[in-house]
Amino acid sequence: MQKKDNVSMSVIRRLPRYYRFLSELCRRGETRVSSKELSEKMGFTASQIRQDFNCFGGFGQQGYGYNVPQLCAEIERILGIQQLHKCVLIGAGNLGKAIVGHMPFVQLGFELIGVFDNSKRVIGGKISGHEVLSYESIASFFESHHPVMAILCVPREAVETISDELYALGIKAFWNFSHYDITLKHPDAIVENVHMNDSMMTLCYRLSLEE
Amino acid sequence: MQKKDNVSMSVIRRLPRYYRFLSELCRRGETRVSSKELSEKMGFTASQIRQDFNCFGGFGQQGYGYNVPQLCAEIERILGIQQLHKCVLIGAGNLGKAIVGHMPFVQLGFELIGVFDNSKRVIGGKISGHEVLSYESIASFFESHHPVMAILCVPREAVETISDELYALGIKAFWNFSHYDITLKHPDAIVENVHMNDSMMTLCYRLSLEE
DNA sequence: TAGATTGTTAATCGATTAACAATC
DNA sequence: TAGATTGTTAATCGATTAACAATC
Repeated sequence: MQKKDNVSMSVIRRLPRYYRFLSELCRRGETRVSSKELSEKMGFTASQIRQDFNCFGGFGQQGYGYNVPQLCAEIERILGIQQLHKCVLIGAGNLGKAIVGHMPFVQLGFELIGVFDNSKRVIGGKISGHEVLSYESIASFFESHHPVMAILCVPREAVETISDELYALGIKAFWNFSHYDITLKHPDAIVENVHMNDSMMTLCYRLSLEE
Repeated sequence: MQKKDNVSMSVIRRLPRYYRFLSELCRRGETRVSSKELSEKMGFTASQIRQDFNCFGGFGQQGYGYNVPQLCAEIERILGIQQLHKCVLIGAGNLGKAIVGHMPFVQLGFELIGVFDNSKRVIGGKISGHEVLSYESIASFFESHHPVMAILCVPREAVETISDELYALGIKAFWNFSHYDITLKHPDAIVENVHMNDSMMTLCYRLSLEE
C-alpha cells in the first residue's frame, strides 16, 4: 500500500496503455485479470506490471489477481481523466479538422471549448459542431474561459508567435503538432510535441536496416 | 572508429533530433560545433552526445569538435534518408489530406507513390497533386509498384482488415495513425503506432499533477 | 489446507554520466 | 607548445527482471 510520490516517466507513459487494455477487458465484461495474463496480452513482464501498479498502491489481491473494473477505475483516477481540462485548438486546416472530428476529448480528460483560425474562409463555419472563431478574439476568450491546454495545428511559420502569445495569456500546456519538427520551449509550460517527422525517420532507419 | 553493430533504440530515437538540429545549423552556414555547444542547445549532456555519435564511428576531431555539414551527412546516411522507400497512404480523409499535403516525404527518406480511398466521393480527385486511387485496385498496384511502407489514416473499424490485406500483399512497414489507439501486430512487419490518445492522456496526467 | 498470485526486496541489466588519456 | 575537445573506459544511476515471503 506504499505510495511512491516520485513515479518515473517510464511508468507514467505505460499507464495509458494499461488503461486502453483494461477498458477493453472491462467492456467485454471481464471481471478478473492476473499480472500473468496481462503480461501475455500486452508484452510486458508480469513483474513489471506488478511493480508499475504498486507505485500507486496495492490494487490486487494475493491468490486472485486484479479486479478489472476496479483497476481500470484506479488508473483512470491516477491519470486524472475525470477532470476535463479545458482546451482550445488553433488551426482549422485538415489536421485540425481531423483532430476535432476524431479525438474523443472527454474520454481523454479534456473538454474542447474553442476552435480558432485566422482565415476568413473558415471563420464562422462549423467543424464537427464547433464554430470556428477568429484568432483575433482569442485574448478576450481566454479572459472569460481560461483554457489550460492548446492544441497547435498551425503552419510552421506561425508556431513560435502563437505559442508565445498563448503562453502570455496563461496557457499551461501545449500539444504541438504544428509542423512536425519544432521543439517548443516555454518555461513552466508542459509541452508535448508530436514529432511525426522523427517517428517517420526512425521508421526509415529500421527499413534501411532490412536493406 | 569502432562501430557497434547493435545500437540501442534509445540512441536511434535521438538520431532524428540530432539531424533536425544539425540541418538547421547547416542551413545557417555554421561549419563547426562541439559536443558542449550541442548539449546546451539540445538539452542532452555532452557526454551522451559523444557516446551516441561514437556508436557509428569517430566523426569528430580532438581539439576542434565536429564539422557540421559532415556530421549532418553522416547522420543522414545512418538514417538511410537518401533511399526513398516507396510508400502508400490509405485513407484520404482530413488526416490523410493533412499528411499528404504537409509531410516532406523525400526529406524523410520516403516517396509517396499512391493515395487510396474507398469512397466514390474522393476517388479520382486530387490532393496536393496526388490522384486518389480506388482501394479496390490496390492489389494490382502492389504487383507493379512494390511499395514497402503504408501510412494508415482509416477509421478504427477498417484498420485490422486493411492491415491484414496489405501485409498479405507484402508490405514491410506500417505507420499507423488510424484511430489513435490500436496496436497493430503483424509478424515480421515493422510497426510504428502514433498513439495520439496515449500522448494526450500523459498530458492530462501531468496537468492533473499541477492541480 | 493447498494453490495461486500479489507485494516487495534483491539481483541484473542497460543507459547515462563522469573522468581522463589521446591528440588535433 | 598550450588549449581544447574528442574518443573511450570506468562509475553511477535507474529501470527491469527474478525471486520469494506474505496472504487471499
